[in-house]
Amino acid sequence: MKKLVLLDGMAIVYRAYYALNGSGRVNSKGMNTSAVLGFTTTMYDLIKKLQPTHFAVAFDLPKPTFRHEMFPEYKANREAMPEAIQVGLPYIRQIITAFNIPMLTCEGYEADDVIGTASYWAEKQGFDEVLMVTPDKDFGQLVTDHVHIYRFGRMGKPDQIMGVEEVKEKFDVKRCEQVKDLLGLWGDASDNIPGIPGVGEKTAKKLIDQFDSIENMVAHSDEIKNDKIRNLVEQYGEQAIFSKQLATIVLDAPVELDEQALLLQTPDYAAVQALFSELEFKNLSKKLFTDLSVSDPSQAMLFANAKPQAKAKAVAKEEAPSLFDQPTLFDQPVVDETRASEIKRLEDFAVSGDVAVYFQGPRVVLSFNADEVYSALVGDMDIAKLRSLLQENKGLKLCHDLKALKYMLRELDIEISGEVFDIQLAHYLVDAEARHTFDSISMAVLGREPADAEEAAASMWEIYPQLAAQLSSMGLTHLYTDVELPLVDVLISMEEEGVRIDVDALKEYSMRLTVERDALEKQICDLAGGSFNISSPKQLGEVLYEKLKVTDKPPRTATKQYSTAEDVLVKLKDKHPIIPMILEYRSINKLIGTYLDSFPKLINPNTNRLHTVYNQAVTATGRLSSSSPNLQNIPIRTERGREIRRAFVARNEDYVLLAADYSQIELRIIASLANDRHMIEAFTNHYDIHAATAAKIYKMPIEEVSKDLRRNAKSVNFGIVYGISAFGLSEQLGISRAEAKQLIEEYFTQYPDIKNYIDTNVAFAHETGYAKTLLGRRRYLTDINSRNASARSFAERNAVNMPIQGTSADMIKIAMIKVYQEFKRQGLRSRMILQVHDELVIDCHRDEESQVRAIVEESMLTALPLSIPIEIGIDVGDNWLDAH
DNA sequence: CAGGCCCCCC
DNA sequence: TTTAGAGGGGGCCTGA
Repeated sequence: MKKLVLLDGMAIVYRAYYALNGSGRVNSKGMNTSAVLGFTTTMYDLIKKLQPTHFAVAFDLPKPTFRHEMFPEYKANREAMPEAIQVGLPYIRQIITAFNIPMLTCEGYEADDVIGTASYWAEKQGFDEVLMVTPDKDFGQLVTDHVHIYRFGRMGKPDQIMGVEEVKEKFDVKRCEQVKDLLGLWGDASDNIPGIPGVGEKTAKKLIDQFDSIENMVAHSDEIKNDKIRNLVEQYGEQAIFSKQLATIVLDAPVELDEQALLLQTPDYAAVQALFSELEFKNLSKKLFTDLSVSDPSQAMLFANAKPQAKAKAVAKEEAPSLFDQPTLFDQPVVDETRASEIKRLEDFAVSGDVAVYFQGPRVVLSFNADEVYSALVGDMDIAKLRSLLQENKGLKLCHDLKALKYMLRELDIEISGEVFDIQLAHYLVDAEARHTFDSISMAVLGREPADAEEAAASMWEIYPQLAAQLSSMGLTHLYTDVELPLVDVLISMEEEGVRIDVDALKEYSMRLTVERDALEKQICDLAGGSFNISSPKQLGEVLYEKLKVTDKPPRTATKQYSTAEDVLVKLKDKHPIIPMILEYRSINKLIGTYLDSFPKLINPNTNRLHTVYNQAVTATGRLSSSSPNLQNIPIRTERGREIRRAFVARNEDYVLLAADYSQIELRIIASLANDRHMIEAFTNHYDIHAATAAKIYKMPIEEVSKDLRRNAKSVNFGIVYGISAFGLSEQLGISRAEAKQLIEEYFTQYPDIKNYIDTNVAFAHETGYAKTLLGRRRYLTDINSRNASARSFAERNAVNMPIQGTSADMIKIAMIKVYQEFKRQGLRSRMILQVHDELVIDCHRDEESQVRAIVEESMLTALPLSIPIEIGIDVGDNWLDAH
């Protein structure tokens, strides 16, 4: 049995890249690895699934092909290659080589021709089956009894092997080719290969009955009766014939083909492993390893031709979990002999000096320097000794995720003291967008991952000096020492306090809304003519655009699915009565699912309160985030949603909720950073800033600004903060792009300092590769100099937005620390419980209201010095809704 | 369990 | 030819 699989290399790379790129995979060296990972996974899965005896990948050579010479535009299209693919190609070649898989290339020809030629050759060589793996259905013309197409399943459908029958059924190959022949529609339209414009498919199908081929038709064009079509054929006929030549797959390219060379061999596992390790393909590494270490040796045969010794090794290695013949990083024993002997009893260590702490579940690892490690389960430890080491000992403590560590130590009644260095927080400042698990940080800083907790604790001694040096050289020590580190205790306090929820009110409201929702659901399904899951975008899309055909141009999402997003549906609101109902259903269902029904379940039975988790190392800009539950996205915009805030109540009748929020903080920050005299003037005079902006843009007295004009100005102000675009603004305001453009231009004329500030920020990012806040917090923008225009624009918008959003985040963090410390100093019973980016909520004792007001006001106003007056609004109420 | 989509907040 | 196109988050659902 001889079975050959032929991979269309570039097509698979592209397909894999686009499938994965949404995940934006970037390794610790900043390389976008989606193309390499996608390709490798695909190739690997194919080998596993198809179990071929022979295998080859076809690639184009960088040299020009005959098609390039015929048609320069073709070449240009081939050259417009995403950066991740360009960067990835050398790696892809190395991986293919490491797998011992031959690459087929042919000077002057493309991969398609190579595959065509190879498949034609293979059939003659008596191969039982040849599978051409390609997304391109043009290969239909090559399918024979033994040559088949392997197509990846789309939209959740399984992969498919297409033989003659399937190809005929799907593509009507002969017919299809003839129609295309006449249309001259070769290749993708994106390739800009011209055909005969104006000849539709129907016309072409009629013509095909009259002529057999395009050459025949062009030669006998005078036989075409319709004047218009005859003229078109005469005008564009040659061009279409030319296009056909461009797209015809060559079956006799001078490719060197040797049956022996195509035989699939055992990969060079060490080389594969080294590459995976370099690229940080951890899951793929594990997968390969799992596939080869199963207990059944017959299943360990990844490759049909794998040599017997590989099989034997796979079995022999069952205990030592590695499939690789040569020892690698991952093959190191968990704790080697020398290390084990160095692990002493905790009693053997002094209670003073520096110590690195690493928690892993119930296990605590202490490292006194890179060589001296102590490790034990918490239950087995001398807690008094641990306490003296971490609490009484004032030496330096290294850790990863201080907040989590403090929570764990609290269980043991230990309070960590002395200087503390949190590797996670430090790394967050050094590279906000990276992942901050210990393993990722270790990989980023040291280029390796710890094999176990012991090694992790020991390696902190190597990571610490590097991160500390980076903080210092990047000017981030102040942010680290005076902002992020002290914030840890503040967050712990807020999380621990939690917030009281009026569960009965939530349940009652939930019941009311559920009745409304169920009624809507019934109406919607009646209108749709059958029940379906309205919450499933997929099912909803089918109902709206296929069954009800509410529009003849169904909107699509980025992944070509039907879009049922809110803004899309709002535009289609009048097309069908079902649409407003769906919008209503969605909003009610969201309230029920995300808030009303989930909060009661999350209330801690011990405290009877709801405790969120604040994450300090997630956002790219420096903001906090909140989860389980997210208390930073409680509804406020709509009447119905806002009601939920009524259920957030003060601790008891002696307390009230006090909410303090910054007014227009981001605009104030941009005005201050830009030092824009007009905006400073508006803020100083306490004008309504959006009305003042409208007055500027539309050149009228501020008293005459209408609601609509104010709304427009408000949108522009927001747009400035986000990194404005004419399209975004036109969508937001429902005006034309030209009008939006005009508006923006006028804005920049009126606020030249803002324009200048934006330009300066973008230029700074281009030059340095990052954006920074007033306090120096950075965000690296890898795409800022990208050749890809949309990636670059994205980075440029970030260069504008991050300093504003990030400065605001720095500001409120400092305010939080001040509030917390002052509450503590004055021994108040009031507690800060929530932060929502520009708002702080305090569970405030009624007797302390005036002190609390003073502290909060002072803290928020003096957090950061701006060249603009800052304003805050403070309100109190029995619940969060009334506190606004 | 990841990814797609959606929607809530600032 | 037909997408997305203002920043930052999190949660729910689906389907592999």
